[in-house]
Formats: sequence, structure tokens, C-alpha cells
Amino acid sequence: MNEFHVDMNEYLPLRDVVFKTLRQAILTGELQPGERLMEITLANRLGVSRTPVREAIHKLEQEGLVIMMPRRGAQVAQITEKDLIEVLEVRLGLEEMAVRFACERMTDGQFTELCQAADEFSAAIDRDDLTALAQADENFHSLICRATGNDCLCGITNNLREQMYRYRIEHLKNHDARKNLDGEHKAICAALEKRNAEEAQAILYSHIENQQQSIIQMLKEKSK
Amino acid sequence: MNEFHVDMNEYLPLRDVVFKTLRQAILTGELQPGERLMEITLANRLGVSRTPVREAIHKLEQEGLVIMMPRRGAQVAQITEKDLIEVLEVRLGLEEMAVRFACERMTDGQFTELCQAADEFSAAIDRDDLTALAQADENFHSLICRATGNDCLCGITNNLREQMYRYRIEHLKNHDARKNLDGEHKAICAALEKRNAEEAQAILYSHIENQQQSIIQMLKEKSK
DNA sequence: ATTCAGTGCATTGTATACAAAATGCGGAAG
DNA sequence: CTTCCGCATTTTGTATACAATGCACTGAAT
Repeated sequence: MNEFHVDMNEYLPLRDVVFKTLRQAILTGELQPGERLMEITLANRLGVSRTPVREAIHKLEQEGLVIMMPRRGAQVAQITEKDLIEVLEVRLGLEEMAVRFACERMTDGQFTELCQAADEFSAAIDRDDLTALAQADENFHSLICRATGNDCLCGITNNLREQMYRYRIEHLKNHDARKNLDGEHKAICAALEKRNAEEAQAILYSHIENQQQSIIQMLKEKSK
Repeated sequence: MNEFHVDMNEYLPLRDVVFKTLRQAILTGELQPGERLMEITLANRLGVSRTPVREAIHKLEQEGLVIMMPRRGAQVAQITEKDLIEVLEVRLGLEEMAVRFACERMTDGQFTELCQAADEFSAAIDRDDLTALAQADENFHSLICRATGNDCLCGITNNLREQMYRYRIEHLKNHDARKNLDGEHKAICAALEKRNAEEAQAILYSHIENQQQSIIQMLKEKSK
């Protein structure tokens, strides 16, 4: 049945292409916090008209990656310490919830995937590959969420994680932190295997709490 | 220093006007689930061009009130039982979190406001005013969130509540349910006054759990 | 009678034109 | 020298025009 990939790049509206491009640029720091996003400039740079750019920027605004002031345009979101603490507080609660539900609902297949993600993180440490580290960590947490079977929960936590991506990646540059995270991932896997929600939740709590402290520390140093 | 209200209707972009209008129409059921939202039609009806309508629809999509299919337009979101359960599951977790934090952080002024909101709910029962009931209930929960001082948390929970507004209002038509809700509001206030997080959380849990059961019940009846 | 191709209409996606507001600069007045 | 007004420029907000796609209807062929 020679099912061929007639994808033809599978039509994506330009607004989504622009959206993804800009998001990537923001998350990688190519577009820095505070930088203005001017429609015409971006449109020219990307070779499209203002319309898709506008729509992409609006979408980014709702994701919390840019802030807009009426009649004054958009700029890459400056995350304050207060914002960060708020996001982390909520994220912590949601990820605890996720791991609790995952304990009850995770299938064997999903568990295997999760272990693989944890291993991929270890491998990325060995290869000293920062991008892969970020992706593996992202993936690990995302898999836990997906194991809850709750798409709503997945969507929200993914969004919160995304908002902090820029800061998490700084955290991951720290070699000691990497080792800690790696150990915690493994411990979470172990707790999940035993279906021990209490334990998993506790580990995840400190897992995120540690990151939180480290990121806030970093933010303070940067701002002074 | 005669600070006067030179508000002058405080310029709002048309897209936001349209957004609010459409949202209201969806929440009140004027636009029913499944109904198609066609840009030109709406633009004509509202007396604006397609541009603000498009932008409003996109915003509604990200709020979860409409769903879009590329090249096929938007329609008012059909909420399935699965969606509802997911949203309620997350909402429950977040509101528990909120009441816990509110216990620690709520100021006296905020507590007074909360009590007033609870009284307003009671008053709306006496007046048999459905709209006021919905608004008072909304307000009550929103105040608890705001008392956490966490804007991120507020934003997310408000959004989740909004997604269910249409169904909550059905629930509020039930006179027995009203009495229950009213009592629970009062009990939550009492627990918060004692700064008893455990108790407040427990009451809030059943408060939302009850609604959940009732709404799901209703949904099932509707779908058959 | 049913199915498939072709055609035309309805609707979204994108580009561009025009309007209105905000910012920055320069000059004049104090 | 400073401040304030006004103009020009930049940039967003809105409208409209054009392109491309999807869908329904018609008609013919099997």
C-alpha cells in the first residue's frame, strides 16, 4: 500500500509559520527581553506582509512571551522576579498534580517512554549538549503530563514551562545542577514505577523548588 | 487636586470591543455551541471590517471558547464530557491551591470583600436573579484567587471558569444547588477567617466537586 | 440510479492602502 | 538654558482588495 509522504510540507498558515519562528527566536534569546517587535520590520525580514506578523504577535502575547501596549506595539516580555515566582508557584502545583495523576493512570508504554526521556537527559549530559538537555528535560515533564490523559493540564503546563524556557536554559549551563536534575528524574521514574504518588510528588517538589531558587538567584544577579 | 474622570470611554481597540461582544454572546448562549462564526457576517452585523473580527476570533480560540479549522473557519466550541472533566480537574486543583495561599496571604480588606461577595450571592438568591447569581459566584472565586497575590494563577483560573460559564449557569438554575453553594461560600469564609487552610480546602473541594457532578449529569442528559 | 468530474460560489488567507495616534525633534518663547 | 508647542515621521489600527482553497451543485457517463 506504498503509503507515500505526499505531505508537501502540509499547508501551514503563514501566521503559524511566523508564530513558530518568532517564538523560537524569543526562546533562544535571539530576540531579547525588552526588544521591540515592529510589524513592518519583521514582515520585511520574513518576507511576508504585516497581516500574518500581527496575528503571530497577538498569539505570542496570549502565550505570555510578548507584551503589548495599545497603539504602542509589542515587545518581548521582560520577566520580573515577581512574574517568575508566580509562574513557578503555579507550575509547581500543576506538576505535582500531574505526577499524582500520572501515578494512577500511566500505562506501561508511557512509563517506558518516560525512562527513555530520562536516559536521553543523561546522554545529553555526557555529550555536553545544552540544546538537547533543554529538550530532554522539557520532554520528560511533558511526558508526565501526557500520562495524566488530561489535555487541558498538558496545555497549561506546557505553556508555563515555555514561558520560563529562557531561564531554565541558563540553569542548565550549571554542571552541578545537571547532575542533580538527572538524579531527580531517575528518582521520579522509580517512584512512578512503584506507583508511589507521595514520594513522586515530594521529589518533584524539590526538583522544581531547586530550579526555582537557582533561577531567582540568577535573575537577581543579572538585574543588579 | 481635582483628579477628574476624563475617561472619555477610554479608547479600546475595536478588536477588543468585538472580542468582548462575541465572548458575551457565547457565554450567554446567544451564540450556541457548534454555530459557525463567519467573518463577513459578523463584521456586517457589528458594523466593522473583517480585520477586528478576525483578531477577536483568534483571541477567542486561544481562550478555548471557539475552535478553528484552517481554511474552514471558526465555530463556537462544543464542549465534550471529556473536556469538561479535564477542565474541572485542573480547576479544582488550582482553586484548592488558591484557597491555601489565600489563607496565608489574604488581607483583612480582602476578607471583607469576600464576605460581601458571599452576601451578594445570598441576596441574588432572594431576588431570584440568575445573572447576578452567576456574577456573584464568579466574583467570589475570583476574589479568593486575587487574595493569593498571584496574577498568573488568577489569569488561568479565570479562564478555566470562563470556559464553563455556560454550564455553571445551568447549574445555578437549580434552586437546591443555590442553597448548597451559598452555604459553602459562607463556610469557606469562616475557614478563611480562622486561617484554617485544611478546612477551607476541604470545603472548596466538595464545593467544586458537587458542581462537577451536577454539570456532568446535565451534559449527559442533554446529549442523549 | 449512482458516482465522478467540472464549475461556480462562499469563505478564509494574505497583501496593501488609508487613518489615527504616538514619539521625537527643532525652534521659539520665557 | 530650559520649557513648551507644533510639525514630521514612525507605527499601529482598520478597511478593503485580491488570491487561493474548499464545498456544493449540476450534469454526464457507466
